[in-house]
Amino acid sequence: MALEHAILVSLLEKPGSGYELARRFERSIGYFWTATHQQIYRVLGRMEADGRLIVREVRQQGRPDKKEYSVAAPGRTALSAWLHKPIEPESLRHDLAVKIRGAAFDDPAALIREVERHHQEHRDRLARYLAGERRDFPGSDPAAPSETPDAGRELQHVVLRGGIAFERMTIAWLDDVLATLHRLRAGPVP
Amino acid sequence: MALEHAILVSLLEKPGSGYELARRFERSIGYFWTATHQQIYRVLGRMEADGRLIVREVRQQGRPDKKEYSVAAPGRTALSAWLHKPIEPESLRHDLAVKIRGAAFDDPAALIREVERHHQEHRDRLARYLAGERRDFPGSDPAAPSETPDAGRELQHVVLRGGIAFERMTIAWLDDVLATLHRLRAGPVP
DNA sequence: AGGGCCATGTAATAGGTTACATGATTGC
DNA sequence: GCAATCATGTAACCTATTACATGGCCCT
Repeated sequence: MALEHAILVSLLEKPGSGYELARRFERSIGYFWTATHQQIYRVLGRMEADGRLIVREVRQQGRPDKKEYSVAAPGRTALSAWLHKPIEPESLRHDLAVKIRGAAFDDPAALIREVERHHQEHRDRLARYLAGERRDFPGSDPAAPSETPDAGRELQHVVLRGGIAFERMTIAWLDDVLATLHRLRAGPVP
Repeated sequence: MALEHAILVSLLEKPGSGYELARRFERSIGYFWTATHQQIYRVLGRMEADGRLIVREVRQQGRPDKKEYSVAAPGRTALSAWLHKPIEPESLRHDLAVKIRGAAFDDPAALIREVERHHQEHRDRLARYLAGERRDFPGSDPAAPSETPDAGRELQHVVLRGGIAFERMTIAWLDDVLATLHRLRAGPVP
């Protein structure tokens, strides 16, 4: 169960409310983990009951009050223990690939629109990630981040580069898929 | 719920038992969907009760008897309906990325071994996929599969190419991660 | 007046993992 | 004799999704 750990990491980077966490899971954390607010609130409640988090009621003006969570000592210990325990390399779960193989038993051409939609969505994500990189990591290309090597920043950046690499790979693959679908439509006609 | 659809696709490609499906999910289907035998048996039972599959008891010699499942008309209809319904582009769930960001609050160098293990596993997977490609799709590189354009084969191949692209991308990213971790270890020493 | 954002949650259901359980055959 | 492969399943638990629910503020 890595949601718990993802929350610990995010709250260590910066304390925040359930709502704020949900937003982070839509943005920065979104390129390696997703979670909805319902799930986040439930897990936050449990983690607080377990003593891994502490809550602070924050009164706000012009906005609803919020509960700001931060990591307690047992939470840090739990994260550390998890970090030192090996995990299994994960496998993909890709619905679209199931559809592509399923198209052999239906009309492959009918899938073109769907694949184009996914293609567009991944291009959008890539654009967002690249914009985020320019914003948060400007001028770190020259391979010499000799200034102040901040471990947290470096690690955030390498994870972001992973998200970018994933989107680029996916876009290239979807190009391949589209070419294949078009070939199948054009091929059996002669 | 794509497991149901993945099972339909796999059984349309070739009827088989729960055990055989579990093996396929470890191999060919494994590069886009995973499932354990427990889950598969449960879903097969439900799908048969719903009339989407038909079972045939097959008596065997030297082996336990098996139940061979194949797709019934309602199953094909259900698959077709799903294929025509848009699905949301998926997001990653990558535990290792959570660990990498978490390492900022622990010892980044301690993660090197773990990342190396994942690196090795992905190289193994890539080797298996490439071997499968050479075995099942020989001589299809020359960009001219003009022979008999079998939609099923073409689609299986493009999905396999996706698995290969994913592993290659992951390996390259893990190289980047390892370089970053080493840099962080070497950097803050002077 | 209506839509969007901030902010929190509950309830029902579906999906997935882990552990337990059995038993025959084949090959070393 | 022991491990691996073939073959099937149950039970308990944990995780995730979907739908429902509320309510104030800000902007157009």
